[in-house]
Amino acid sequence: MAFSSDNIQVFLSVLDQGSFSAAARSLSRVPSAVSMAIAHLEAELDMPLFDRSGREPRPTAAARALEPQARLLAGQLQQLNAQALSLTQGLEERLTVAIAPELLASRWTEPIAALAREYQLLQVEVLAAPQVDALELLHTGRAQLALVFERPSIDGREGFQEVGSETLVAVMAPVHPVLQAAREAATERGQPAGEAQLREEHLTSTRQIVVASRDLAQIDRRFVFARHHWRTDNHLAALGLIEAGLGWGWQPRALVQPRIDAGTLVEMPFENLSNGTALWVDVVWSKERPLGLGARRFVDLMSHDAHRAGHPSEQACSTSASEHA
Amino acid sequence: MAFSSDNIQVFLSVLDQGSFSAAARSLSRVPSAVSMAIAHLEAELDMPLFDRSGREPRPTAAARALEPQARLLAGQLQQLNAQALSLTQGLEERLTVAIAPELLASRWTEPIAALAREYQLLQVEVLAAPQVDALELLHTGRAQLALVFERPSIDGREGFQEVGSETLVAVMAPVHPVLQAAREAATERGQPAGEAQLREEHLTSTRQIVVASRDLAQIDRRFVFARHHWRTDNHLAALGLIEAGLGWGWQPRALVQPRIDAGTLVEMPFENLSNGTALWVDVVWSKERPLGLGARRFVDLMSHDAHRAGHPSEQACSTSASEHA
DNA sequence: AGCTTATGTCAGTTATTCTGATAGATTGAG
DNA sequence: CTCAATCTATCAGAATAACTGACATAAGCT
Repeated sequence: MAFSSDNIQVFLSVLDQGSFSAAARSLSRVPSAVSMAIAHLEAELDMPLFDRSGREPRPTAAARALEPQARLLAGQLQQLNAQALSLTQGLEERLTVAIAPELLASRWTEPIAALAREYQLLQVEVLAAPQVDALELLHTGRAQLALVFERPSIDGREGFQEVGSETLVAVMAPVHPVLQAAREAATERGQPAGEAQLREEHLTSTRQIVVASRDLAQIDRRFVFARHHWRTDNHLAALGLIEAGLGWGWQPRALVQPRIDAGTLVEMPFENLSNGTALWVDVVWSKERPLGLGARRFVDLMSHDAHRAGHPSEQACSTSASEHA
Repeated sequence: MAFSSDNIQVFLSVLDQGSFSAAARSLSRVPSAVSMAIAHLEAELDMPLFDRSGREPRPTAAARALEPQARLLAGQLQQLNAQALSLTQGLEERLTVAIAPELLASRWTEPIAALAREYQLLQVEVLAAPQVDALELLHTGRAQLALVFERPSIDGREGFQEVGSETLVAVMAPVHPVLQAAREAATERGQPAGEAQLREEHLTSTRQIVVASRDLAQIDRRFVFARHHWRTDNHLAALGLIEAGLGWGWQPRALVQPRIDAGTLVEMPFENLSNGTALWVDVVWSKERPLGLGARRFVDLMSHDAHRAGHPSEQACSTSASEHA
């Protein structure tokens, strides 16, 4: 065959550099080597590729026609070698990331997309699991990484990297009785209904919808305010229950903002509580299992993405003190 | 770089043949050459590609992972060389085919698609032009090929290849007065309106819509029956005029059949004329210009397609005797 | 005109790949 | 179990291909 990976490299270099000599310089060769390589190629193709009448060779129509395919080929060769390199450097076959359902709306798809671009051989699996379940998946080895909220206590088996924060807001349906009552009270006081306010006791006395593990013993007490709560492991189900006026719940602002704007949900207006609870979001891994190349890169990407987006430095954080550095 | 076109060939051959020796045979090499090539590749990648514990080498997971990309690369290399070869064999940069508007509905897209697959560098231009204009485009060199109906006289400057036939039928709108009158006449005779029939004189006395060149001097007398005719160079315009009940016209059955089925057009029912006029369809080129590789292949494809579809051997051909061999 | 920078050629060298012979290992048949 | 067949790995030498460096020559620029 006329074209080979070697002479394609030379061919493209000449096209890029505009002259045989420049190509030779860029390839760390002597000009005659390039000249001979091209001459050989032309002889084998039985077709001139460059017009040498001028001082610098000008590509023939044929050369221009072949250029795109040659470029494609060079690119794919490079990619093949990059793939091989990533394999030697310990790329895992599959990367499983467990994501807390509240965080499914946050920015994790772009890093995944970047990862897929970088490591085309890597299979990615994304599992949505309530926080404790996600961490359990980590420790059983079913998942290599978990994207979860900050944890109240430090578990020695876990390594983690902070990758941003998410604000949880308390939401309920506009038709919820508690809200209606507050509105009426406001109206009686001569205030507009929009300025109705709730007190903290409303949170504890009203049914709460909690996204939690199926394991009934497992629940994050930090987020359970109400004496009565219903559970679900499914985020959409939780939203459904809340929108149906069956209770209130903590939900990430990114997820519910569209519904607040649409009027199917309202952010609960408190007298004395700050407006939402900002929690750090971490990528967590098990220290007992070494991370693969892809996992490490994903942590990097998430972390850089977070820094580029800018950390929220001082946000209301009324629920729990953060142990983060 | 570790992978090159050479060792990819060897790598894939081993995967295909299942052993180094078999690969060596298929590559007309000695087994040790293959062994060394693979060993060298593995050394450079710092990663085993085959498990030699058994009698025959078994590809490792890494090798399997890299196989698809390597295959892709080999395919594209082959394609690049095929493209180069087609260029040396005289592939034109652009192939322009002029098609008579009546033939736009016939089978020419499949050959074009096959051509594009075969010669990826070839640009294709399709011009729709009334028959005489199409032939004119041929002689001026603006088009290399024309897809037209058989011509009444042989032009020494033209070479051609018969590629099938197309049946022209006379159609008019169901609301056309001539048709209405015929129906009434039939009803008076006690026949159902559906059996209304027309005589040849109706063709000559009713306005005809003719698809013809913009050059008013140019018209194919074979298809002009009526004393009064309107002209258009545009097929859709012709159909519009006919459907509006402004006249009748010759139209290819393939094009109007859907509209006949939908009831927006009717095939004119004649007493003494056979049902439609079958005309040969030719691909025509100018003998004064040599055909490029793509043009020759297109003629081949059209011709083979026609033969596969089966020639209509004995069809009504009332308008003109065919000079075709 | 003169300088700089091209390309092309050629002989000699270098590097890589291929060959052919040989040895060791595995499999399957008798 | 033994033998024959077939496989892979290794090695030294041969063959091939590519590269180098010097030189001739041509084109553009000041």
